[in-house]
Amino acid sequence: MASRTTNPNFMNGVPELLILHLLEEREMYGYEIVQAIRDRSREAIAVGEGVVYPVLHALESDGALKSRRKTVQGRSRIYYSVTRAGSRRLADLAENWTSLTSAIHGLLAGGKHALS
Amino acid sequence: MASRTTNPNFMNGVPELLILHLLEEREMYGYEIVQAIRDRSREAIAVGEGVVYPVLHALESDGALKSRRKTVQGRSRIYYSVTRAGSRRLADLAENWTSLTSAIHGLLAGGKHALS
DNA sequence: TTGCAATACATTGAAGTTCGAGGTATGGTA
DNA sequence: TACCATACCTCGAACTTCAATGTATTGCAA
Repeated sequence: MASRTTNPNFMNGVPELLILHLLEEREMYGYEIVQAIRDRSREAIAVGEGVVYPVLHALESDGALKSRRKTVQGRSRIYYSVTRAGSRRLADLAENWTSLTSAIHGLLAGGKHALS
Repeated sequence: MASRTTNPNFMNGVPELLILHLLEEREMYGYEIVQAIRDRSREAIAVGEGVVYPVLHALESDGALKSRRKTVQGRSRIYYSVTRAGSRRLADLAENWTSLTSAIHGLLAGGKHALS
């Protein structure tokens, strides 16, 4: 039922949320995003390239991101930035994330009854 | 890339965590769990029977739960309770959940740099 | 100059989850 | 007699993440 070695579940939709968040801060390219997530989370979260690139492509074809190619020191990079639609999407995701996690937190904490 | 109508992603592993948590509090049966989650989260989280029963079965065959059949008012119910192994599993899951969500929260909040 | 690590992109198949719909059966109530 | 709530269960579809693998270039060290 479970056997992941790295992030033991709980990761559904998280990469999309984090990527959108990072890109709203500033333009970045795929490889950079992979490391930014590792670094800023102090290794707590590790999202591989096999996750990042597909998300990037999907987000772009959805119109949430736009890209431009740029060559830096002989390295060809594809920089992504958030579109207006992407911003809205991020806002939605962030809100969902917040309300879901707080609901779960409530369930885990308030052992007995719940209610307001 | 996303299209779920109910819980918009972010649900990976959560049902298992919640079920284990509820059952540690007290013995419950499947149908009851479905409603307990709905009720205690004030509709914020809705986990269908199609999710709960398979998780229950998997958890039991993993030795994390044990069950006993009981008939109440002509209704046949299967009550589940947490084994020692299930308790450990819950502790692990809860810890992972906490550290992951706090890492994500940190990423989302601390816009610029991170570090201690 | 040869070799290796890092940079940078990308794809594939495997595995695991959730989700909704559908199915069976009984009890109580209108 | 209907119908809804209770109570169990399974199936296929859809979506994700993950690790492995592949290409190509740069830069550094042996």
